[in-house]
Amino acid sequence: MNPMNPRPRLQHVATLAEVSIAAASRILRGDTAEFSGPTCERVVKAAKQLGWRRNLLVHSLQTGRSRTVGVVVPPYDSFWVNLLSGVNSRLAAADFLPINVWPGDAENLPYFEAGEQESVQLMNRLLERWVDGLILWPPFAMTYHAHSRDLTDNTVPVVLIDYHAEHLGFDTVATDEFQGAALVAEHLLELGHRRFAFIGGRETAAQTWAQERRQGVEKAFSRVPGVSYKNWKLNSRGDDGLEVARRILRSSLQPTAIVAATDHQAVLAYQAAAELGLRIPEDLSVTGFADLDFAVGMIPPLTTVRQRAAEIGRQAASVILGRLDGTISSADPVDMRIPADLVVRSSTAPPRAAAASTARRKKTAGVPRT
Amino acid sequence: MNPMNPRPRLQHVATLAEVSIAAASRILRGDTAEFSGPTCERVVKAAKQLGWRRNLLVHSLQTGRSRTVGVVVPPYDSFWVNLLSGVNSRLAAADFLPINVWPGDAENLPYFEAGEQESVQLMNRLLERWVDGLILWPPFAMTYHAHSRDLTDNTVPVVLIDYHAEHLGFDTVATDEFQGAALVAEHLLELGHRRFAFIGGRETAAQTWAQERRQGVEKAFSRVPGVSYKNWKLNSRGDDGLEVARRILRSSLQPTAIVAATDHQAVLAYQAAAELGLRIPEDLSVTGFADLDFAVGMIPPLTTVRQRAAEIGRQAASVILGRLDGTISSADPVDMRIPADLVVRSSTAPPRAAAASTARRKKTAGVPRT
DNA sequence: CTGAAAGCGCTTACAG
DNA sequence: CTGAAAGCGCTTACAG
Repeated sequence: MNPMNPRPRLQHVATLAEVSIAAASRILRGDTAEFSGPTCERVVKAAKQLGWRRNLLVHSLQTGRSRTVGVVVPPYDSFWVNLLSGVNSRLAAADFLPINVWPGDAENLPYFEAGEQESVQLMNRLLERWVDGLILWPPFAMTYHAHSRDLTDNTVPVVLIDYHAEHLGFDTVATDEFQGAALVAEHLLELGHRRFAFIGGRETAAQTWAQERRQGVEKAFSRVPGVSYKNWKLNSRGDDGLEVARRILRSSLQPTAIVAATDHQAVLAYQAAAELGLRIPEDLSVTGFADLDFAVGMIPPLTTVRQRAAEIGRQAASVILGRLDGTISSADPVDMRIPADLVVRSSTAPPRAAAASTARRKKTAGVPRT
Repeated sequence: MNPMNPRPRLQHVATLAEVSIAAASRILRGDTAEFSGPTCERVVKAAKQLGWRRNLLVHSLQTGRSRTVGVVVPPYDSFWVNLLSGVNSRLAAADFLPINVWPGDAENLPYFEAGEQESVQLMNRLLERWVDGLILWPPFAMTYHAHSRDLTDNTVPVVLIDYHAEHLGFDTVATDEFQGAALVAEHLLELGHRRFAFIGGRETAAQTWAQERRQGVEKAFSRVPGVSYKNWKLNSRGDDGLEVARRILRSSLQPTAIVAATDHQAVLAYQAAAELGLRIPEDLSVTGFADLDFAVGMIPPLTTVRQRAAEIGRQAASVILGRLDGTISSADPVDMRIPADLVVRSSTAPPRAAAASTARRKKTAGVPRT
């Protein structure tokens, strides 16, 4: 491999086509009307021959826009990956490019508590590149928020994903967690379940989604008489999920259904159930939340709530773009909620006791009353 | 939210501090020695007060380097995500930033056959930003390669991930597939297995890893007498994996172990086994390849080969950096192979018949011959 | 100790 | 129809 060849300059093109730089510039940008046909041809041909392409850095310097958006969002699981996909495709359609980075080292994903130093450095690096907007993962935004005026000085539009906090004053796009949680709750109630365990996240300050899912479930349950319900949380490191799942199954509540705050925790419920010899869904129903890539491959395939990840990403990008071109100009932060969809697979079924009674009821209902 | 505030200019800082732009520039870059203490203080204070920060776009224009690397790699699963993590952290350490984009729409990950149009557009967008290097996913590189001289003109260093093809002339970093494959093969042989099925990918032109893993396994098997082995491939769309897994288990070969080319296919083997009432590992051993995030959560946890994803990413970034600073200057393309590690979990055990005989053998060996 | 001047690569009013 | 000139935001030899 030779030493790198230099990229061709407009100067070279102009010289080769025997015109001024200015002429070459205008012709290559499409202002061909003012020039003679042969001149245009010569320039276009020269550019092609040299492999010249426009230099967007120059354009950025001239317009003050880099056409670039900083996306500080770790691709933690398939929800986030699909979300990033949505961000990217919407940005690309507007001829913007994402710069996707995240704090934390390579071996240590997820990295919930970003070091302050590292966060500040990351953000500086982005801002030095004159990103035109910022899409942020809440824990990162919160860490950084305390350490710099950059986010509050309003030089750059900021959108937070999956987080609701009015006090920060940022635009927000998130799943409608309440609605999604109601979906699973009602599905299980309809199947006849009445004794539930909710296995939640840690509900840290940045995890408003965990609270909201729990509250959504609780609200649905509270409407139905005779429901027993208990909420279990993980420890502060979030690493005792399997132990918690075991405790749930051994508890005096004897839940017939476990509602997991995420698919990740549903996996733990499956494991604990397997250890105790409980079959899913015959002995225990389990639901997830997110519909991560592995959910459909679980045995049995997991009933869960699908978040519209790509749509959330697209909307987040749209909000940035809207702030940039003035389409969105409200003084109040945007608070966008995207609905979620129930995906019924094979991890839910009527509870043992109810199965018989449901069948009985159905039979009765099916018998003509005459 | 107010209309966006403009970013402060060096001009503003200089005016506020009552010095020339040139002086402000030098002081803020650290050339403080030449200036009086009070002058420096005034400038630094003014910059801080206005929230000024350097404009890297200018730096790029002046040096011809954007300190940016185009990373055209979809975060398809956790292997790729970890790889991207490695790329990012290595780039960040050198004060570079990744621009990670991929062809295909948001709803359609993975996107194996990128449309030509889209690929060319993506690459143009990157090159217009003057990326200093390119890390490419093989299918994308191959699609694009046919349509543009940009990759062969050698204006920008290119590294391919997980792909081996001398004819393209690009630097390559990949898992040592042969070595990794040998690891699982030998593990299963040691357990006493002799009848194997390999469920592979589609082995398209871009999937050299699928071929290499199969060859690695075959080589290990061929050394041991009495081994039966058969290779199954998926259809061209790669969507009949479950059906293939069923066929394997019903086949006359009656394999005691299934070697999957990736963890994804191991999941299908689990499903097929569950359908047929075969227990893992009692009735059937299964191995994966990659150690994706869900492997440890499978029931039972999957024995697999862990690819050093982050390390591959780091090395890929290092090769780009090396080409840029001249540390790497060989005319021949770099071909780096990163070893993989066997992770023994619970999906592998001695085959039923062999279990007894292995035990017997061991006992015999343990009895002193005297 | 500090400023005026040229320049990175290109675009765009402004002259001719 | 086409070119010379100023300018985007900053840096860096070069003068003083």
